[in-house]
Amino acid sequence: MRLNRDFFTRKTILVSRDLLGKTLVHRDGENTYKGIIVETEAYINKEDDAAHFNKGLTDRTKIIDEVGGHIYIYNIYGMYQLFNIVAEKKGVHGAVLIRAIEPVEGIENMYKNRYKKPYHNEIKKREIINLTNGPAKLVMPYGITKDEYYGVDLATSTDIWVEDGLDLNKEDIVRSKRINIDYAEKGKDYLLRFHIKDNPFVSKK
DNA sequence: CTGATGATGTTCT
DNA sequence: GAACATCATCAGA
Repeated sequence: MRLNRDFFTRKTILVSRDLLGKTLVHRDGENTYKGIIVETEAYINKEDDAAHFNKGLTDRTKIIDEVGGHIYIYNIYGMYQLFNIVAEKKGVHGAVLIRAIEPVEGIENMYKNRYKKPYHNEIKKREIINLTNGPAKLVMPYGITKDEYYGVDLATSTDIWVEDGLDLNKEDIVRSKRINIDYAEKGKDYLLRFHIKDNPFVSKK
């Protein structure tokens, strides 16, 4: 079942945790892409100096003011785009970074989108893992771009949404520090990263 | 397998 | 002009 507005308007940390095991679906014409979300990070509020919006919103981050469910995509390191989901009620700022996905459907097209070459019979296991095991990687096979999807609403869009996937037990969920935010003096030790235990598509141990 | 390094350009100061 | 929620590639073990 598709996740509705009520799912996304809860507290950012809960949205982040509960997105684990859910399925991100993208329909692009006749192609459908599905994958299980296996790793997320929460970016929360003024106290969290790792969050882009902790000193107020800018043109880049303005969508975070919207009601939970909207997509926040931004450019990083010149060449990559990262996919986030806005959480909380309108006017309350919080977002969840999707850090890794396990492909489920549309893998052949994902492969083409990511590597710019046709899917063939002797795919290395490493190439499949490498499709979606990082925050900048997963947007490429899904065919998601900032220009097309910044600000799109996952609760109402007809070509991108999140639906149920795996039912996880509490012990399947690992909570840890976020990745590559050492610049954040206060936030760097917050336990705001969640991932599925032992899943091969998680970006880092 | 591991760790180091360079690529690359938008955003913010 | 610096910083940056990263990745591909390469050298070494």
